[in-house]
Parts: sequence; structure tokens; C-alpha cells
Amino acid sequence: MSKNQPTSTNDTMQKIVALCRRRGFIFGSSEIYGGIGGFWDYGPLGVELKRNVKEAWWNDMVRNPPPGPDGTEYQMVGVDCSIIMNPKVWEASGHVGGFSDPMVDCKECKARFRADKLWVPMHSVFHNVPPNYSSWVLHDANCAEADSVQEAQEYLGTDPSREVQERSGGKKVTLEAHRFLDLCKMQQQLIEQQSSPSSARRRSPSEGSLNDAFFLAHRDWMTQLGCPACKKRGKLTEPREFNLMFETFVGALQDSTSKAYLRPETAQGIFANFKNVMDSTRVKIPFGIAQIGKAFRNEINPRNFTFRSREFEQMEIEFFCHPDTSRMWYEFWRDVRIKWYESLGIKSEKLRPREQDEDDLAHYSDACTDIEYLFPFSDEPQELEGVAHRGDYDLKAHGKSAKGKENAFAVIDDATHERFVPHVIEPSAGVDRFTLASITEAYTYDENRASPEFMKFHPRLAPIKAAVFPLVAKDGMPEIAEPIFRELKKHFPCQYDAKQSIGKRYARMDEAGTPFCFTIDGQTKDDGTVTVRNRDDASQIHIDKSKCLEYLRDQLGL
RNA sequence: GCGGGCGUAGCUCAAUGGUAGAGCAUCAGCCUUCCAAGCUGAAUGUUACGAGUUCGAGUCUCGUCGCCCGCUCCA
Repeated sequence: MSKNQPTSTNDTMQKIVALCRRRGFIFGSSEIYGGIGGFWDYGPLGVELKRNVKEAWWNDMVRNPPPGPDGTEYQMVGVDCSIIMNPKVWEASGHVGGFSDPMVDCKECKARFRADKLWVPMHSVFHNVPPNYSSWVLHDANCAEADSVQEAQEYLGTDPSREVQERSGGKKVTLEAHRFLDLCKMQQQLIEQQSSPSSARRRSPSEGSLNDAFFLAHRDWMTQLGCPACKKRGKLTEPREFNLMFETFVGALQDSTSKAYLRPETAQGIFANFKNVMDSTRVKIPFGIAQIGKAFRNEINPRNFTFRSREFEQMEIEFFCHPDTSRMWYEFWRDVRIKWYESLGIKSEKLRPREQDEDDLAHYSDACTDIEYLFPFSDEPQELEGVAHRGDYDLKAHGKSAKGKENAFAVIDDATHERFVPHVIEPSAGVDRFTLASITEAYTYDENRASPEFMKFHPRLAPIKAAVFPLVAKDGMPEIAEPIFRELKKHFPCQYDAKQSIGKRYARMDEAGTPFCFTIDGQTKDDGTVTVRNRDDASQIHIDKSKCLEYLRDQLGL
């Protein structure tokens, strides 16, 4: 094994990051000023790659979507919505209230916890919790074991003035019972009034649904809880809000009335335009609205190269269908999306659809599948895309918030005259995540090659499709090569290079992931053939110099 | 956000508190008839940033920023 060969997953990731930077795929943003965490720039090769990702998606999902289940016809249309929207959008969607993580720190051991995780555990000692509690109460590892009254008391503190005896289902619980019951009731209300489809999409109903009123009511009490890490009491700070939305101001005046947000997801722009699209395009259920665009989340701790960035791009479809067919469409899109990744060179063994447990789902949601990919930086597959069954939640939420009626955005079936609010299936993919996946998937190390590192991009994604080289820059070879290059570049992104040794030029193309190189050599003048060099196995064949474009089209399948 | 580690040329790294260097990569020229070859030359730095100690700081001290690792977090 060569000493430069990657030896660990982390080593591989470092080499990939280095190659991305060296060859102009991805740079850290604002590097000349020391950089800024969570923001990335795409260089000359990276922007071609990322455009190819987006164009493949737009072409395959919007302009030429696959036939539906049982050959069902459906329409797909696109939109491109503004990044900044009326803040009411984010109130209706639940992001303003719910798109934040209230956190507490332990002053003793410096550990940090989500505030809601501290009190959820305590409910596990009650058996009169609502049935749907049982599953998510055990969500927290600390509490899964907290089945004894004593352990519950650990959390509550032992101040006698706080203790109240509560008999419940034969179990005698000694703690501040009325507070406890308040919590139970409040939490039940929060679940029933759950108004945050997005925040609830991947969180259990108990999490992230806390609002200011809750903290105002229980602020003092919560700081008395024991720290789950070091078990010391009274060391926790008050819960603090960590809102993940970027704020800005519209207009010159910077006050609360001008506050606005950079969108944390592109989906809401589609919902907000649902009626506009319906009224202007003659689409009929079932149909989809697609959008590619930037979104912003002020992540606490961006990591793993571009995987978790603060500014990122999404490719989202909101597919509207009749409630009776929603399950079918959900399964359809889940399968379509997995196949799409495979069609672009992602090996199926590195892809994993992970269906969320029914217990984890929000109460209005029928299903959600994360399509995950095994990146080199992790032992566990990480989310590339979420295919969510959102039910009629979003349209009803906006209908109620904007028009005062839940069914304001209902549609009418012409045949049956049935009036209904469509259900929504949402395949939501991360452009940067798949771009990164295509990079890590393409990265190949073969110590037997003169240039061991090369990028085995799928032809559709390769930033440069071909290069044209004169073997040496004399003997009339450049004069033959240049016209071939000029012809090819009309149809494909191509490069011409006559400098330095042929091996070095091949190596550079290997790192850029260029599938084919056409080399004009001495034989070209004799019999009119050029050498085609294949990136993946460095093999060579001869074809007539007039057939380069035809050969490329054939091989690339484009 | 916490703890630990690290910041010198594009990359990998040198330089006892005393003139900031090498290899690779890049560029130019020559050479070269298929895989990062060779020769000659060139360019490349406010040593992350900012203070302090010192006659003198890449080197010692402090702060800031960034990156990496581990926690934490990831609607």
C-alpha cells in the first residue's frame, strides 16, 4: 500500500476535500478573510457539476417525469419563488414558533441539552399519560430507564416544599404533582394544536414544539431539574432560544415590523403559490410543482464539508393528489427517487431508504422515508433526501392562516363533484448533498495508475465530457486537433491542452473526471484515426477523426 | 456551544529568539511520439489576524478568527 493511499474514512474525506480545492470544485467561502463557517463556493469545475445535478433533476422530474403508477398521467410544473417572503408564511408553517431549539446548559459539567428533553422523561413514570405518549416518552435514553419514582425524583429535586404525593394507577409518586399534571396537559395541548408541519416532520411530537408561553410558565421550575449528565441539581441555565432562521430587515427601518427571514426551506413558496399555479396553468390533480432554490439555516455546528451548510440549495417537489391515492403516490415517489440516484451512478449498496417508524411520525403524517447515502465521513448513512407524506396539513394551515378557512385551497373533482383539500407528497432533495455524494462516489484511488486519484463521474454529471490533445505540439498535430476541439465544444463542455507531457494531461483530466480524451498522434496523419483514451481503465482504441462527436454521443448516452 | 489539537508559498513540510527556504504543483522556453519523464528559467509570503515582551519574534505571552478531532446539535 502506497503511503499516499487513503487508509481511513477520515483520510479519504481529507483527500477528497483537498482534491476539490486543488482542482476547483469547492472552496471555502471568503477564504481570503479567514473564511466563514458553513458557507462554500463552487469553483469552475464544481459549478459545472452542480449545474449538471440540477439539470438532470429538472429534466428527469419536471420536463420528462417517469410515468406514474399503472401508467397514470400527471403533470409537473416548476416555480422559482423569492427567498424572502411575508413573515406570516413562517408563522403559519410553524417555523417562527417551532423552528428553534430551546437549550439549557449545565453550569457544572458544561453539558448542553434540549430543554424539552429534560422534562419529557418525567412523564414516563406516569401510566395515565395518553396512549400516544408511550412511544415517544421513551425517546430519550436517560428516561427510558426512569421507570422508578426515585429516578423521577432525581430529576425533580428533593426540596420537601416541592413534594406532593400523587397516587396514580397504584403507583405512589412523590413529586410536585400539580406541576406535573400541568405539564402533561400542556403537552397534550401542544400535540393537539401542533401547528408546525416542518418542525414535526422529523421530530417526535414532543420535541421542538415548545413555545414561549411554556417557558414563561415553567422557567424557574426547569432550572431546578437535575442535570442528566452529572446529576447535579440547580446547575442548569434558563432555556435559551436558538432560532435556526436567518433574520433580516425589509426596507431601511430596522425594527420588529420590518423583520423578515431567509427561507429555511423552499417548500413554503410552493404552497403559497398553490392557487396561483392552479389558476394559471390548467393543471389537474394529480400534479406536482417543483422548485430548485437556495435555503438558509443558521446551523449551530456545520460539519462534514458541504454536507451541513448554513446556505444550501434544495430540489423539491410538492405533489398534490387525492387523499385516497396519496399512499400510492408516496410509494411511487420514494421508489422513483431511489432509482434516480442509482441512474446517476450511486451504488445501490450505499443507498438506504430509511422509513420512519410509525411512532416517530407526526400525528398527521402517514409516512416519511429518508433516502440515505453512506458518505466516507460517517459509519452511518446520512440523509440525501426526505420523501414525506405531508397529508393536507400545509394547504389547510395556509388556508386557515391566510384565508380564514381550512378548506380555502380545496379543489373540486369534475367527475365526482367531490370537494377536497389535496394531500401532498414531498420529495425534498439537497442539491449540495447529492453533489457531494457524486463527488465521494466518483473518487477512486488506484495505486497501479500513474495518477492514482481520479474521479469516476457518471457521464451526465462529469463537468468536462472530453479533452482533445495533440500528442506533441508539433508535426502538424495541433493543426489537426484544434478543429476537432472546436467542433466538439459546440455540443459538449470540452477542453484543449497541448502543453507538457501527455501523461500529465491525462492525469489532469482524471482528476477532473473527464470520461474521454481524444489524442492526435503520428498515426492520425497516416490513416486519419485518433486515439480515444478511457478514463476508467486507461484503455485506448482508435477511431476515425471524423467520428469523435458521434463516438462521444454514443458513449455518453447524451 | 464545550473540550483537545493545529494555523509558514496552491500542496507537503523546513528554519537554535538573529537574512523566511526545499520538494511537488503552477507558468515560460527547450526537449518529448501515449500515462504526473528530463533540462533551463520564472513567479509565488504583511509566517491566519491583532496586541504584548525583546535591540531583534515564524519562534515566547495574551486575545480574536478559522480548520481538524471528540462531545453536543442537526426542525
